[in-house]
Amino acid sequence: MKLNFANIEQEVKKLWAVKNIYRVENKSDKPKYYVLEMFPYPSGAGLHVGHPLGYIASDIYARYKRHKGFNVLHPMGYDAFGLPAEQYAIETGQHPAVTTEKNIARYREQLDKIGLSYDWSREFKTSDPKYYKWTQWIFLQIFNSWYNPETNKAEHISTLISKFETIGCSIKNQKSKIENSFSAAEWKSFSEKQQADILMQFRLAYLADAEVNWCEALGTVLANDEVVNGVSERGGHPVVKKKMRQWFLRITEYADRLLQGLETLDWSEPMKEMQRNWIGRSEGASIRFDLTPTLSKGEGAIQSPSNTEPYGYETTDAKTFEALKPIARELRKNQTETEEIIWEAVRNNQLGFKIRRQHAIEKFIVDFVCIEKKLVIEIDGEVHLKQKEEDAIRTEALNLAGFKVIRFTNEEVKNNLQVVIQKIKTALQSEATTPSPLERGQGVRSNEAGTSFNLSNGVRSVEVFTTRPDTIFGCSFMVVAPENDLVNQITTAEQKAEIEKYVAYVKSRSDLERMAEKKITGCFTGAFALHPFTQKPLPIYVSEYVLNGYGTGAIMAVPAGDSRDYAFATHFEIDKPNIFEGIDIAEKCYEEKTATLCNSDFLNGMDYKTATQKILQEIKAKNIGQRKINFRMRDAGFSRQRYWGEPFPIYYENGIAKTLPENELPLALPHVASYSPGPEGQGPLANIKEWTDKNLETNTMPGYAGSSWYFLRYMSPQEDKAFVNEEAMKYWGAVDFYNGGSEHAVGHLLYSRMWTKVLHDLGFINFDEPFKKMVNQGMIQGISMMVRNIPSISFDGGIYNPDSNKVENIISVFIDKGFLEKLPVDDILIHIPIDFAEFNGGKYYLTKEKLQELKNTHPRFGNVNFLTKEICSKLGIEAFEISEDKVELLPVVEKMSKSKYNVVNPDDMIAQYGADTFRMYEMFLGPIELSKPWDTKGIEGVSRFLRKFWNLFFTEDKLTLSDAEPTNEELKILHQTIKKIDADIQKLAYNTCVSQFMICVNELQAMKCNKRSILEPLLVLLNPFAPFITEYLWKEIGNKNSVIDAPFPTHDEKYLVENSFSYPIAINGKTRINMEFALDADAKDIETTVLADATIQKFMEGKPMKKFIFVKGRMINVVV
RNA sequence: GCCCGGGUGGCGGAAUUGGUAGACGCAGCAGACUCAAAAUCUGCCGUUCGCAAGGAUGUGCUGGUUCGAUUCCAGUCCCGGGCACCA
Repeated sequence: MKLNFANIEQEVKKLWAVKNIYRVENKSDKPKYYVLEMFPYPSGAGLHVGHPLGYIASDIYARYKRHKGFNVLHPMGYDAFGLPAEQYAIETGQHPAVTTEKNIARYREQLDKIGLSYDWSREFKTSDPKYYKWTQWIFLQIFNSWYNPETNKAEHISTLISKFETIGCSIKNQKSKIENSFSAAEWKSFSEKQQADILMQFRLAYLADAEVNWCEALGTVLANDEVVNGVSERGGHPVVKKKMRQWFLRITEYADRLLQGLETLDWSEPMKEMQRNWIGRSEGASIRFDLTPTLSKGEGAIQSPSNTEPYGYETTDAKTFEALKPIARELRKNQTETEEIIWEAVRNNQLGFKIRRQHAIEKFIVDFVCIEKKLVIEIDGEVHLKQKEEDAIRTEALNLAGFKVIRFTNEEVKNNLQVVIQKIKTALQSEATTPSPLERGQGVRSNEAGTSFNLSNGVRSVEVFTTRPDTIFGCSFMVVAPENDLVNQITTAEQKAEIEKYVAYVKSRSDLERMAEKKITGCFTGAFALHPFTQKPLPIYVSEYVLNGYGTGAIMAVPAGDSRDYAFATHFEIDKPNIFEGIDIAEKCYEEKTATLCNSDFLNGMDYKTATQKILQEIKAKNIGQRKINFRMRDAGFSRQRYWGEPFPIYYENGIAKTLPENELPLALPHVASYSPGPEGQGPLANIKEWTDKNLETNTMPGYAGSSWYFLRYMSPQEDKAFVNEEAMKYWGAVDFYNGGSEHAVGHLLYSRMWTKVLHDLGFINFDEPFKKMVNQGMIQGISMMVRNIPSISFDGGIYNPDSNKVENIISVFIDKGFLEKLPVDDILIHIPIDFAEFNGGKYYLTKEKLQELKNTHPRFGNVNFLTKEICSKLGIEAFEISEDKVELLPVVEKMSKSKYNVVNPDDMIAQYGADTFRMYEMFLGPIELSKPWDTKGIEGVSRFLRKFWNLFFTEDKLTLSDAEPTNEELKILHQTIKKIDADIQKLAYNTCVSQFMICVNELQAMKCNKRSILEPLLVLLNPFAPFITEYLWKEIGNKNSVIDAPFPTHDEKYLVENSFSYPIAINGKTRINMEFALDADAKDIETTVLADATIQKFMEGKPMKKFIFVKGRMINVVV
């Protein structure tokens, strides 16, 4: 009978459906096993052949585990919120819910064809309100928690509040993010807003300012993906960094636990390594370097009376403040009409910054001030001369105190409030800021993090983080990150212009560009700091190689011990003091930790360890720093100014973020008329009146919100009382086997680990790592066909005519490589659809016929032609031999994507070859963890294999199985195969499994084996790979149950024993001949026999034998 | 730039982790069957010298360790992924 896979698939699918074979119960006598693969984002392009790679791999494992007697949970769902659906909505006006639904239906249809053993009754999508109700609910739990450093876990915020109510808050004892300690009594005296602001500094989900990609022209925030070369992908408009109020998850509190937790996980070492590097724990010290007196003017800092901390944000001294307080209060009650207008427009962080009114600064009470931005806003009354003079003095004094002053008249405010607010906004954005916790580097453990300074006295010192405090005597300069606020404050008048130029240059560059920059760039600020031990002045530079988000955003540069510092010092001709005994640093620096220190005062003669201990003691004693653990990881931004995501169950009341009651969840996404951004660049929700009337949060959650906990939902997808049913959670526990692309190695995995830990800390689940075993699949890449095109004769342009110096004729020209040198232009490579390429003699071509077809079917290529003699002459190039029939294409291996026209659809493969062949071929391509290009050509081999396998069961059109006793040879190949398949499935080496199946079937075919005792176990072995054909044959040969419930065969070594081995015999490592010896033969006898052999004698060329190497069962080597 | 992974025939890859490099498959070549084609089967198939027997050479590149290196070490080049708002 001929193998008809289409019929078989039909029939087997029916059988599966009738018996509901993949339905999994939440209880069983069998041990549980949870297999999960990263669920897909349902894109409009449908699945391509790369997606199923991981699904098939997991499916094989899930089926294998089931054969091995486990109750296997193997679910699938959709990560359905995301940017592409929204972009599509913007372009076409179709609601993302509609397109997503359509895409999901298509995905499901495609997935169903592959024969995956999913329990589809557990399917869900993250964009379903029934699902995101619980995403919102979990967010509320995170919002309502803080990280208690004493218990080292998350706790409900109420435990923090009761602490404040009973003992207050001491920054010495707490890992506090706030500037000042307060007593219990003070806490109780704070307003609701003040209390809320303080609690916000502790919540695991909190609001803070962060920079976003802002595109003024589009009036919207752009994802990194949408920014190309500094301009928006859509339209090519400029993109700048802009601060916005955003939600964050305080994942940094979990840094240590995320790091330690890795040790307990069965993940590949590179994966763990990537996470370790992302978390980036480093031990070192924070050290304060005082600035030279010329800058701080020696005025000294105001100290808080209770401790040695400076008053971070105090704007005047205590005495003056007390004196001015009643006046300020009075003034607030009696605001002028104009002041009232402004106040209404700026209060409650409306402009993204806290603005205070009638506030004491130095000896003045100013109308409005943004302390954070050091900006004073004054409203001028009637203008007369005396007033003008007074205002000038006031402005100067405020300027001296470090404040910028902007003034508006009553008329301006009344007549054109918009303009006034815009001016304030501009001023707020351009002015210096005090570092927010974010800018200071969230990973910083100590409350003394950040560059410290005092408002009324200017900057006092620069604080650095270093991992090598032992090298401090090698420090010859300092570097501050360009975006660090310190820059504005310490730069001298002479250097101001140059620094501004440099900072502007850096701002125009993306982070990636900055990081990838090889060239050394930087600029001197004019300021100097004092070396804390030698008192030598150290010049302070600004350079892009110092990142503001890491450590304190400032470093002590040690050229002798750090390559970037070394390169910088060389470039700017800065002194490079050598501090390593016996090491020459004339050519390059020394980054190892093994040298002895010299030229280092009290550290001389010490090694790394001793010196580090010593210097830490010294800086502690001098009170200029301390040991510190720093993390590279930052808190996770959790807001998106988008529509298609989970709405936050948050509303605002008097500027305080408040939670919606649980019974109002889910807060459903409302329908919107358009997907354009809100008036201030907020998400589209800001355009809905009913939404803003309720003061609901207008941001939505990011893509990873839903995927951070989805693995829990599969356990009890219908549960409506909780995010997961407790019993189900206890039964299934953590995922045993998780599979997904390595491109998710950090982001998704870290966030879901964090969520799991939070849920665990709060007592909702009884495990704190989500994925016990993690497997990364490589990508299936596409082969793209690139054609060379000349840009000066481009799609949108025309032919450049040197005579008229104009571009004429709209035409595009594809050329061959050979013409390149002859043409006075550069080419660019353009993708053309892969199905238009013709393969001939090892090369790919685009023929004239195919070009015509391309032009007809793809309007984008409508104007394309091959280079002709005519065009050459128009370009003023001498005509040369041109083939006007075809051009050579350049095959390039890259990501499969619609825009690259290189997508291969699994449906086509399955229609042509069948699902089993498709599954096996995907596995046959190579190890799953490696990326490899898809090439349909090889699929024939697997297809042939399955036909051969099928034919073992049939003679002519009849199923003919024999019940005869198997021969030893037959048993041997069967048991070899069982052994290999069992071992290789566990190793996930599926490609070698397929090879072994082929070897096995080739041998059985040669033996003409049709014995049930051989073929029946083979059906079970092959089932995980080819579920359709095996299920069908299993039934055909008379079994009642599904093959999936048959136990996995076990191999018996007795069929595999060999008693002799053909040894390769090498002379000096070069294999010359093979000789057969019994495996139990005596080594001495073998040696005698080998040496007596004529061929061996010939190759030994009469030289005496030095050594005889005999490895039993492997090889023999004669050394002469 | 930094972190992770990978470079083996024309192509995908294998090699029991230091022991016969190229299993298995694709493509190619030759043959059988056939009126013919498809399908199927058999043989050959890294490069190079040689009619052959056989020899030399060969796992990105340069060195090192070893009786022996695709495998271990040092350096270097190239490709892929990630770098915090694509998913």
